[in-house]
Amino acid sequence: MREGPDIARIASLVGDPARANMLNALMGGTALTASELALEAGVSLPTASSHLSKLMEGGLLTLASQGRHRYYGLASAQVAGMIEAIIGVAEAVGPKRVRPGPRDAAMRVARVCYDHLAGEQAVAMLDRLFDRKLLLREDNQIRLSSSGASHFSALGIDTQAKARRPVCRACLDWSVRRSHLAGTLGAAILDKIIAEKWARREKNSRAVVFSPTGRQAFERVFLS
Amino acid sequence: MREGPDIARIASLVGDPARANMLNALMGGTALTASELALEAGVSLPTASSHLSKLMEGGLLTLASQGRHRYYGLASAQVAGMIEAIIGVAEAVGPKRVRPGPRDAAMRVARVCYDHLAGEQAVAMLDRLFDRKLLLREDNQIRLSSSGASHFSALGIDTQAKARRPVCRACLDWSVRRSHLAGTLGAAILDKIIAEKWARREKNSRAVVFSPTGRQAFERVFLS
DNA sequence: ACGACAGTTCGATCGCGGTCGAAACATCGT
DNA sequence: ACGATGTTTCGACCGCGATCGAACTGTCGT
Repeated sequence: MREGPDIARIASLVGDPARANMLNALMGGTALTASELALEAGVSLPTASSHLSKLMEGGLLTLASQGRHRYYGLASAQVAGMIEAIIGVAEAVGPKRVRPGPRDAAMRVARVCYDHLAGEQAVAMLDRLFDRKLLLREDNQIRLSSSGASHFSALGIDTQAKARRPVCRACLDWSVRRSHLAGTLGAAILDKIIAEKWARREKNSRAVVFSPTGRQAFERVFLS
Repeated sequence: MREGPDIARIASLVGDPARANMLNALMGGTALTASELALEAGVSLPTASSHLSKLMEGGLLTLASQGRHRYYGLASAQVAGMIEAIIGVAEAVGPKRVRPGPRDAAMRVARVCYDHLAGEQAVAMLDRLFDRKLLLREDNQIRLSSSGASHFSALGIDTQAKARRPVCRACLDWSVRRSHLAGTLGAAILDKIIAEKWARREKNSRAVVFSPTGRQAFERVFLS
């Protein structure tokens, strides 16, 4: 009975249905208020508040106070990655996959993962960015090439941002089981997709649905 | 309150201290009996048995009955990956990192991850295998090159095995945050390291410690 | 066939943690 | 300054599930 890092503590935080629903909702990447999360989890406000403080204490969440609103968000991409890993196991193990409903199908095509795009579209995009040498593999890292830097600035995407987060990161896709693009660049691309109205976020879901013309535009810019 | 895959169910299975200890012990890759796991978790036999059936029902474990012994093991590398992801978060979040004890240091250098080698040594090895073009990156997959195939057969490692598992897989290292080699090849290499007595498994730990001569041999064969 | 060992099932106990209503607290609009 | 809205704290309730001892089932030795 060795004592490693307190894995049971972390897992039990995710192990409560109410908290799991909250975390799942936050996987959308947008920070939410306590009331929104209470609704999402299907519990009363006091209950939600209690759960949220536990998640905070556990280090899974960050808090941004804005006036009388308190926005909760996932603490890190690492936490998001852990949750995707758990989702992956639940998917694989669950006997629920009788028929993948339309919503699940949409999720497989394109969805939000924390703050960037995931799903088949995202995986295809990363492949093409490598093919076009806009991104380069190094070790298991991803680096922006000089041509990539100019290419993205031409699209109005700033790649100079000097946040702590890396510009490019690989993130494993639970549906496709291959990597897609995370990091500030991945986040910026998702921002552009939404800003240009090429796609919209499905209500109450992580799914991202492209409009017909939006898909064409996206494919022209990122999949050509 | 959407209903995705039952993530809370999976997480709560890992969320109990006794079960977490069991799973942690099984991360060593060797299947263990119910009594061994009871000892490992610090609970009585009936309690352990109850936990084990829950883990079985949850699909996290496999069972191999051999006479009056029943060997429990992790169900899949995916489950192992999920647990490593949780460990990663617990490590990052835990305020316990006062001083990394010697055991933790050993774990960082080399340890067992399910059935293959992880840690700094394993990450270095994968880098060198790429440099020597014995393995090739494709997409985010890893492929064995023809020279690699002959190289490994010369070492007495069969790379033709046609199991369902891929020969090569990348597995993310929680200590180094880079990938190491999993898959049947990764497992075979670990087998060889142990069989040649280059290193031994630390008692009651996932740590792998190389002997002086063993380390030289390992470096000559895999890190040269 | 018998006893020893490995493991599971049963039954009862008990405490931790999730739950909500009411009240307290904080911050905004006006 | 006041009421309205968003959020946390308090207190009490309640149930699920973790736990273990005892009994039961199954398998191996001899």
